[in-house]
Amino acid sequence: MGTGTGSLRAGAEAPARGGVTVSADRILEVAGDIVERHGVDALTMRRLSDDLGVAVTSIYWHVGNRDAVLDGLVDRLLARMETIVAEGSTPTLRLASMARSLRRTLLERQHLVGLAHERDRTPAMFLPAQQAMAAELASLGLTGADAALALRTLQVHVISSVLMDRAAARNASHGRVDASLWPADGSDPELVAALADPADYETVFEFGLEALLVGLSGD
Amino acid sequence: MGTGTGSLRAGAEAPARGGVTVSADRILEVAGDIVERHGVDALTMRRLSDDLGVAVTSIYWHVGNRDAVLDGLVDRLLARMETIVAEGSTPTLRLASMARSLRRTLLERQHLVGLAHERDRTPAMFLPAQQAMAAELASLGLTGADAALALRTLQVHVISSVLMDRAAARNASHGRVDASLWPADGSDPELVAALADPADYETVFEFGLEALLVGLSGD
DNA sequence: CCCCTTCTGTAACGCCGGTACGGTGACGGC
DNA sequence: GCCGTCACCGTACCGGCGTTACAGAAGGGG
Repeated sequence: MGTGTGSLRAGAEAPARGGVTVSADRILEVAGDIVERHGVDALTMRRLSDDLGVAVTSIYWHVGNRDAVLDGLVDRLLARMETIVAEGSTPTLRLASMARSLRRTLLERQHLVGLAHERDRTPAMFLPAQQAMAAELASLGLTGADAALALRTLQVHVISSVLMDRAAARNASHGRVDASLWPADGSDPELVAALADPADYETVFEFGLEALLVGLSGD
Repeated sequence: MGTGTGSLRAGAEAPARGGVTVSADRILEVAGDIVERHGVDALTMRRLSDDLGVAVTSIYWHVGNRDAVLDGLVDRLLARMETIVAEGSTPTLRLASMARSLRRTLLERQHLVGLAHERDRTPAMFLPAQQAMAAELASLGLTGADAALALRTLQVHVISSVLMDRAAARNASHGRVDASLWPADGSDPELVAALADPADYETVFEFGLEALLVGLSGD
């Protein structure tokens, strides 16, 4: 229940007799499309069954309830998180490249990442990256509790960047700050102007990442 | 629509005739209670009207639809975000204390903060803090676009910490990492043990905050 | 007196997640 | 050839949701 890989109906390679038939894989595929294109709320069992061309009950048979569908989607996402590449000649550079690669991977599936976050699967999502990063931290002399803290800080930095980016993408006016709410006098006009522009969370991400990595290596 | 302060029915100080009467304020008060105690999903119009001892339609009359109720809740939260205290003898210390104060304030109303984030009101939520922080950044020599970047980085750091804490509070096993998923050999046992403990996001927050502030002042 | 504004309650609509139940076809045993 | 079983699908329904049409009830103004 909840946490684990739900017990989908074991494949049994659909006999494909007369009528239309679906499989758990096909259901999750279409469900993933809906979620990634229109958001989680758009995923209703009726719409899913319509898109699949079958009755609702078929979904319940193959996958289970809506929760199981979402669980399956998150599991699919996690399975695709295994590929983390590390480039660079120093541990710090490799850490940076892993964090960037992680961020990019997550950004491509924003809705699903949000879903995974809501369902508290974030730790599982980061496990492969954690293992790769731990090796780099070790060669920086960081082990044990210190390394764990550094890992979690990097992890929070990456996911927060993705979550903010997601919020920004959802609403164009997100990053903007209404300049008229600042006192006209005594405040830095260039600063206000910069804040009035939409936030570029990639730059924010890089800025914070560098500060963190300097703190890790230089300290 | 969406962004603005919804047009509630202008007060008109309920004539309080025979039967029970509600006001927009009272509705939002009870709605806030439900949200903060049982989460956003628990806020249904029927439950809200039951708790108020009134029919559903009264809510629609006074406040509008459910979206307007949520908007009103976020607006109330924002109105209470004005009080940011800055303590410390140096700009860096004052920035740290403001970030901490912000975090604590937000943590007290986690559900509402999550709500505000989902509705892209995060920037508005941070506006007062931004203005106070901008002054400290200026005395560190940071102005214009540089200051804006620093502000946004600090902002992301605070809100992400709150969001992670919220996720952790929702699920006790959140921060934990299943030790059995790590290779038994070749990995740092102390690190794995540390990751198996629930994450302490306050420590993570402080760790990242210090790195960011060092980057701002030392650079 | 009547009407108008301000509020409240009853009853419904359509959509949702979920389920009981009754098919329908393929297949294996006899 | 027949029957039972299994895998899968569709119909019809339940309770709950957000929302609305509509019909009052109370008070104030003319």
